Amino acid sequence: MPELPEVETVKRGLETALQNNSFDHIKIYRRDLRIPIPANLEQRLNKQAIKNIIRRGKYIVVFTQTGEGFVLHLGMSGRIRIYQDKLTAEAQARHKHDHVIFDMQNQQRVVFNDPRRFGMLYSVDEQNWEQQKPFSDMGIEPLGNHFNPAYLANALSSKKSPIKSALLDQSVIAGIGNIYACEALYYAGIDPRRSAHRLNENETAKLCTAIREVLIKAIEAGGSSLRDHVQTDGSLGYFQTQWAVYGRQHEKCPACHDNCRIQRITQSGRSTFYCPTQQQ
DNA sequence: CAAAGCTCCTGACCGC
DNA sequence: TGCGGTCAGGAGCTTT
Repeated sequence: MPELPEVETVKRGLETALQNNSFDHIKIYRRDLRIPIPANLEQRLNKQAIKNIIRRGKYIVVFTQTGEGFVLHLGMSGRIRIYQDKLTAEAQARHKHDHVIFDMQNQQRVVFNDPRRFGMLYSVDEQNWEQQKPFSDMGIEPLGNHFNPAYLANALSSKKSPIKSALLDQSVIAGIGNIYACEALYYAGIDPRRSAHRLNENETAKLCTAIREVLIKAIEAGGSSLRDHVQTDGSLGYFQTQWAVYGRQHEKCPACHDNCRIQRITQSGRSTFYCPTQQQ
């Protein structure tokens, strides 16, 4: 489940692989992802030199020197594998659900694999890209300089939905998904069922800090699974072993006493895990 | 306008 | 062992 930390990990891997590099040949095996891959994507990118790679929320955006670009979203099950030499047997092996292969001028190979096909790959122009959807509707970057308690309080002031659901809203904060919403609320000590606009100043400040800290820790753990090439088995790095509440129904939370158990409830059709004792 | 519900998809898992 | 049922969730669309 790629959320901001996983996408950031993939982005860093791509950056290492693609910097000072050009597309040599792009092969698309399957175009019917969540949005069809545009018919001329290969044509637009072919032989183009990479300029830069950006992460915005859960999206990765790649621009070439001529201002062509594409957006990559990993959806639920998207993975990127990178090989240093496309000629090795390992790199040549086709995996089930490999939809796109980018061969680079320096012999590297980048593979996009997505079993559930919830992912997206489509063209974007560099000019005004942030003013186009979905970026135009997107909230602030939680690890950016402008994310602070005042921003968060303002963004939540019009949200009467449960705070857990509000955190999943990409127009409030970009990049948080189900796992890190649960984790952040746990560390902030806030009950996920609370109405978002009812949080007080102190709680908003704690939540702001908790969001930053949990995302930073997860990126560090995700980064630890990187090797010389994006070991992007795409997984969550090692951070899943550090989840405090997510996926831990009936267990004790890290701060719990004997009679205390992590609960699982459903909010907006998604599982929420929380500790009734620690989160009020 | 906000919020809730539905849908897409396949693999993992469970019980029999 | 195989088979059917259930669950997982990001985001865009539809409905309320």
